[in-house]
Amino acid sequence: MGRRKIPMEMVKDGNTRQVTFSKRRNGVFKKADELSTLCGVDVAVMVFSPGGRPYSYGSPSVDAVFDRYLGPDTSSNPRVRVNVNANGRKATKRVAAKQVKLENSQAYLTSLEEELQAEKLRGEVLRDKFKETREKNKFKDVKDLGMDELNEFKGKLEALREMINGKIMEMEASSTLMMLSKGKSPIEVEGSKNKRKK
Amino acid sequence: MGRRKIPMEMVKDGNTRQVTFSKRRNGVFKKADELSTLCGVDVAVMVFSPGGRPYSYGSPSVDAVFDRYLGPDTSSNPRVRVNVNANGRKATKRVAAKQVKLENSQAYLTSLEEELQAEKLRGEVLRDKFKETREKNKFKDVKDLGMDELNEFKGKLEALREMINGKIMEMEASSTLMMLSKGKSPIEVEGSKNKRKK
DNA sequence: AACTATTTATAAGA
DNA sequence: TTCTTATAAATAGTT
Repeated sequence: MGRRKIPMEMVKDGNTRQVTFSKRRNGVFKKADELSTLCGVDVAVMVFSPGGRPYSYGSPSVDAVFDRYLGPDTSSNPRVRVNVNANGRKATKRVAAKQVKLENSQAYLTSLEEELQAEKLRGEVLRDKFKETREKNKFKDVKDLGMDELNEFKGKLEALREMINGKIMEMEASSTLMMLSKGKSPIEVEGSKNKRKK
Repeated sequence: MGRRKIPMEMVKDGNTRQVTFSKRRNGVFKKADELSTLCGVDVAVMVFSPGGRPYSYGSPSVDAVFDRYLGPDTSSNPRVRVNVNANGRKATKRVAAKQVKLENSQAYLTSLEEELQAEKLRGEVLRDKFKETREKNKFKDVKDLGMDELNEFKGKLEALREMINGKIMEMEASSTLMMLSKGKSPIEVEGSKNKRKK
């Protein structure tokens, strides 16, 4: 959101990156604060600068939110003494040892695990398919194709395009197009109808 | 940022508040993700919905970031814990090394959500990229390519093959190959040198 | 879940 | 770093 759109990739220039970091870090903190205020909820953000320096925002505090994130204290657990070194001053305080119990939402947890399982399975399947295909097809280097073969290939490319424009699983399509769009896009045929390579 | 400016105070209507929460939570996560990507830094966000359900975003993960935030485990000595106020000024605390059983904790549950969240976010990013690329490239139908253009295209295909054989992200590669291998594989050129379509 | 009128965030530039 | 400003994004109210 500025004078111009920037690609969503790491900012190359170190100086610019630092500036971007500072601005956006504040932006994220502000957004987090607004979320907390408007909705009356707990929020915590932790971030490290490119230089490795830690910054954070927390409402009511990073610790409080993280404690809640870890879950309720099972009380029987002893409290642990900690040394506090805040703003250079030393102090000690007691905090609950983070020993958490399984929450009531067993079903929810299970459903999540199942989703993840499915996701991972999908990944494995893809990987397997990958190997398999690679071994089986051992496709010829395009470089070696003759003219007629090239023509034949052309037909297959049509099919590919058909698939791309079709309703293939979105992930696959986008992954592919993303790949095709990287750097030297193999299909950046833009305007080729008019321009001649000569 | 909307039809009108809203006061920075808790949204009264419960339903509206829930909607605002959903929208802004995604906004914060997106901003955090962009910060991470653009600046190549670690970021973690934790937030609880008005209903008390935990949500989080982490790059590389909430746990990883919080571990870094806590600092190295000085073993016999207490761990370093960093506590920072809302403006980014740092203060540190030392906390006795506490080994949390993630498997049984709320944190584990949240980590699952986080993984899914990341998965979904990734999906969105891909979808966006997809749209973007589609609009930008508007690539010509292969069917319309002339012979010389086809030759030019051939060169680009070599690059594509280069990429496939190279070290592109596995997911992308496998997704692509899977797609290519589905039914009418557009590149199943096996033995094409010898066999003639006729 | 979508759709826009507006408000915000922010990339460049000074 | 801070301020300014042209633009890109986020989102409040609406359907």
